[in-house]
Amino acid sequence: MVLHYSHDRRVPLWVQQHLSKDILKGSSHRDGVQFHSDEEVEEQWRALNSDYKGSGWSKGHMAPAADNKANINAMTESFLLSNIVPQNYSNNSNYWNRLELYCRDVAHKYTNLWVTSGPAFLPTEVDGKNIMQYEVIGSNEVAVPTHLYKVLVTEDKQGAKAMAAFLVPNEPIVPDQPLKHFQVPLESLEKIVGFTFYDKLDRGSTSDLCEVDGCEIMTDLQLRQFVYVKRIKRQKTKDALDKLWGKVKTKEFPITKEMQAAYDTRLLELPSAAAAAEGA
DNA sequence: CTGTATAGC
DNA sequence: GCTATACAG
Repeated sequence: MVLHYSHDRRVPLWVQQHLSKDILKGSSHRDGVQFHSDEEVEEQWRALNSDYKGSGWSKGHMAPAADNKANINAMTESFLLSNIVPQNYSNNSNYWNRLELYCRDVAHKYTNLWVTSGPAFLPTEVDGKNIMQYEVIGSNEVAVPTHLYKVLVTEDKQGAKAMAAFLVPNEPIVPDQPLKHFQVPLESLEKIVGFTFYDKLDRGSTSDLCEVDGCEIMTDLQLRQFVYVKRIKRQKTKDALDKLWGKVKTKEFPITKEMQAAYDTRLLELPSAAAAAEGA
């Protein structure tokens, strides 16, 4: 992860990562890792946890935690507030989450993937005038971006490149809005953010990732099912597992193979209450 | 996966 | 402040 910090807004300007199948392997988990201020940033420009607390905005990773499971140092680094922007809670946990999952999917399909993520600030129209306005939170006045962007560059095993840029409003997104809806020309994004991406990339010979790949992110339903798999795997007691499984069955969606497998596996891993009592 | 809040030392 | 736990999209 490499980032450029925006000292005036107390958020990154851009955060760049290189992803591959190998990099995404690993078992370091975000549990126990906390968001923390970046002490490499001079104190006067540093964002603190207290700035976000009670602000109504969530802490949104630019380089996602789940891209940094290779080792605990990378995981911990991703929780630096210099990698974080104030993000709408629903946007963060749903649509943006699915975009990040899509990136990992792309990383598995290609030899290399480079992702650049960051906040964007767009003017709003007020009384016929375009006004640049954005909320700032906490005593350090951390800027709340109006939008978030991601630029993806892929490389296949022949060395062929493809690219796509996405600009997503920092607000709840209609669940099944296609990702292509948020695709923008790279030059348009550059005009907004004020710098260029991937100077050395030959854009003439780079294809549109969404034409090559389709840019199909998982559906809202698939995300919910995916989340339940994670939740099942995290249960600490058989009672809790059964309670959760009971809830899952009342949901209005089909139980996937992955959900069933996660439940079966976890059931065997966890000692029953009776066995625990016997052991004691 | 993405996050939040609270209790207790 | 830190850690563990519970909760929700």
